[in-house]
Amino acid sequence: MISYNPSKIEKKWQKYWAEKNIFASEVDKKQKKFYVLEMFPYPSGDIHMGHVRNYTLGDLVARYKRANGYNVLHPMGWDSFGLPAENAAIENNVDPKYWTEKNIKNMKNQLKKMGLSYDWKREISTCDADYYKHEQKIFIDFYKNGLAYQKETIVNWDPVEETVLANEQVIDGKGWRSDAIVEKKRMKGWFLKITEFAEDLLKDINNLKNWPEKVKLMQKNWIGKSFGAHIDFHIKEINDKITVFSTRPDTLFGASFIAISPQHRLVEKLKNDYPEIEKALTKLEFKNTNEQNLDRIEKIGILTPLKASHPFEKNKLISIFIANFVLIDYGTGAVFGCPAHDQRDFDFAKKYNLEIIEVVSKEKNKRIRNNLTCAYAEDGYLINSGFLNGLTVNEAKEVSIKKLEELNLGSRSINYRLKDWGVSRQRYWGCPIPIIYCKACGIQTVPEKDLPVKLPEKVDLQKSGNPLSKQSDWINVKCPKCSGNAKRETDTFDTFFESSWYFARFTDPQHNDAINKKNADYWLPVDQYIGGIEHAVLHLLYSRFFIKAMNKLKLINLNEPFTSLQTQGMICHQTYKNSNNEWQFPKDIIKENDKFFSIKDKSKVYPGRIEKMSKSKKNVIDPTTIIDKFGSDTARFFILSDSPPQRDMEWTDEGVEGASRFLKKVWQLINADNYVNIPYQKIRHSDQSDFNILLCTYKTIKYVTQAIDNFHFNLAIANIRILFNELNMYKVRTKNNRIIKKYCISNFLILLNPICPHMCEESWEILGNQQSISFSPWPKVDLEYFNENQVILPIQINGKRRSEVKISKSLNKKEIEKLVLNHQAITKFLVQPPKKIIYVPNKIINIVI
RNA sequence: GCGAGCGUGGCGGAAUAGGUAGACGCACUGGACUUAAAAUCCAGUGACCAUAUUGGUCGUGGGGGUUCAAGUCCCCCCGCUCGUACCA
Repeated sequence: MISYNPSKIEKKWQKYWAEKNIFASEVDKKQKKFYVLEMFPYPSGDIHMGHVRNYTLGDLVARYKRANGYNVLHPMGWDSFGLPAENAAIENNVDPKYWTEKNIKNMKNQLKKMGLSYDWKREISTCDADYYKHEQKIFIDFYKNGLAYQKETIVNWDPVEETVLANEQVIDGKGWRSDAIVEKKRMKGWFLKITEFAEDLLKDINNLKNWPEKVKLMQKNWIGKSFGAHIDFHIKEINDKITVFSTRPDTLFGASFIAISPQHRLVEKLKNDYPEIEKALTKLEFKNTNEQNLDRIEKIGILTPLKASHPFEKNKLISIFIANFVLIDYGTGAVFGCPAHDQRDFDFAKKYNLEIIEVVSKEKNKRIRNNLTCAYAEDGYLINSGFLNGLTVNEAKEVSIKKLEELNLGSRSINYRLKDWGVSRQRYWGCPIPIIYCKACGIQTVPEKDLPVKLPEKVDLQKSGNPLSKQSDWINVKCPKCSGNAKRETDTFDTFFESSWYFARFTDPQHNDAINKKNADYWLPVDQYIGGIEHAVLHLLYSRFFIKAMNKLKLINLNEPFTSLQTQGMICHQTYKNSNNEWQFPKDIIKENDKFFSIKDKSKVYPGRIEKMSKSKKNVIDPTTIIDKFGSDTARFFILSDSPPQRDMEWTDEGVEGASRFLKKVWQLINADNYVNIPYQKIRHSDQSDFNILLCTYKTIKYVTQAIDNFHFNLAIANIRILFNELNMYKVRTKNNRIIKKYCISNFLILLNPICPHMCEESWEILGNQQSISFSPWPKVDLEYFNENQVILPIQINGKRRSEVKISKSLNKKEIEKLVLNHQAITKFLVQPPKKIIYVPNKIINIVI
């Protein structure tokens, strides 16, 4: 028998699929479509295990849906703009374009070795001008329709990357890539009006039935809708006002101070008028930026000499503080403090010795307790609040808002935490923003005929700051309107811009416009999207926004891009350290008698925690090495077999070897007999053994189908293994036995094919089939086999299983009771007559004594 | 702090709608083959007791409850993981 040689058969079938274009797909309105997409990678150089998991999941779905008669779209491309290319350029003095293209070539080869069923003719790379010219056009459309605008704001500045970050890219006060503490800086930049869709983005989350609850919740929290009121506090001395946003207008009578953010508009004025404030403020801002990552910074306020009038009590004046805990980004950058009913305000009041007025009481008409030890934030009835007294919190909210509106001192309002998306980046390796600044004509968009605005080549990246701003030959252009001297915008887009619409471009990547509506209408939305949870808000929210915006501009006819979303868990591996506490690569370690040693110098190595694979901890396994050694089918099988996709999984040598062992055994099963001249035919069983193997086959078809539909691929594999074990034990004595065995093996292969396609193609051929297994329809169950007339009935005494009995389904309750009560293992328990007998037909019987 | 999720053998994990807990695999143990090892094959494998069975007790983080019956439902508690963080 020829031994299983994965590298040979995998090359053979990869070549076959490519040459025959098996996985190319075209619009075909007669066929039902299925669009499966995995998040496309950044071409960093090599694929890692996370990619292997992601793309194996997608490939399984694609092949499964194909077998189920769908016209499947399964494309792949490259998210190829981004900072690593620039960093590599600086470090190794290579052109980012060259570096990126080389990486793409390499990673594409690696992906091809995995045997993924992509339609490679649809491949796109976002750094190609052919791709980003459409993006520039989309931006211009956004701009012309008021969905993109320029403004000066306080931005998140990453001092290491020397660029602006979106709020979403700031994690724990640090840059999401650089880990540097983010600074606040005033800058001009381009923004997309995502807030215009805040309500739609929030509301439509409810339609995303097949998204993980967790992701939906994260998006809801990110959008952060809250109901309340804008309230004006007038400052007579300077004839100005402070507008605050509050969700608790009912507690207005308990207001004892106003706090504004250090970045608030009024602060500039105060700084000029009162030097001592400016002085105090430098200290405050120091705290604000540098210690933000410490647990909770101390709440500090600077008392200003100004006083504001209370909207309901004309004679009451309220102190105004500049406080470090008030966020300029949220609401109006100003709040009123009600210490009795907000813990933060309470702490602040205690510190600065401010009045604490209780205005909500738990019980109706209850008097004040006076000695609050903490704020009371729960429901209750209003007290000490003039016209609001006696009302519930909710009633008081309504009444106070109405009153504010009457007095023209405020209004009902809804606030969102979501801010407009700042897309300007001071980087070279990104899509140029198609804008021209003319002294005479102002901001001009680049005319469509001049698109794309291509990135200049041979740029010096060694200098710090924005590289494009130093390219004078590129910057200087003629104004499209007056033909006078003008300058290009030197910022490039945030790279999330590219990934916000690539899935739509895949539907016709060569089309002259960004979107071929005819194709998009057929293929979109993406039926199954698969990727990492880390994109729960960033990429997934931006993409939803893009689709809604493009829909509004009639560029696309779609409301939500992704019907079903699955997020995969991380891949973990044991960590190792040597005696110098240095991380060690698993590939450099050998295990002897449960102890670990370095392969190089035999020194002792100590195993550490099982952690998420990361380059820094060196606990990585190179997929290419695994594929070269065991074959892609083994890697695919193992990565699916151990854990459900959503959960983290541990990569172990033993696991891979177990997978490899299984495939070798399948190979032996296929090659142990010659089935070429046996018909692939469904025939009836003639004895119990035939019946059992057919029943097992049909059960497996049923369970594997269910498991794949529910994204429980580990269960699919468990069931496939059960069928395999049965097939291995099935004895062939007659010609009919062999026909049955071939039939069952064939179905087994079709079930295994989405997981291990190369081995299944080869086996399929060995069985004597002329056509690729990729064209074999998913098998169907024969329900007749599920109508067994006998069933094993467990017998319980007082809920405890004591025995079981084989019964015929045709027996009635009386007959079964009689049978069970006379069962020899049961009679000994029946010292007294049973009190009660519960019989669940064909499932269980419980005797209560 | 808030929000979400999870907790089942030595390990990864199964268990439709409350109905035989531990499927499938990994690891381990014993046996066969071998001069030997590896590989492979066969058998066993939740814990404890036992007259060693085809017997029994316990057992799904802990405690209580509902039910004929609870991993699954309800209440309280503990632990872990993830997300988020002054959101007014």
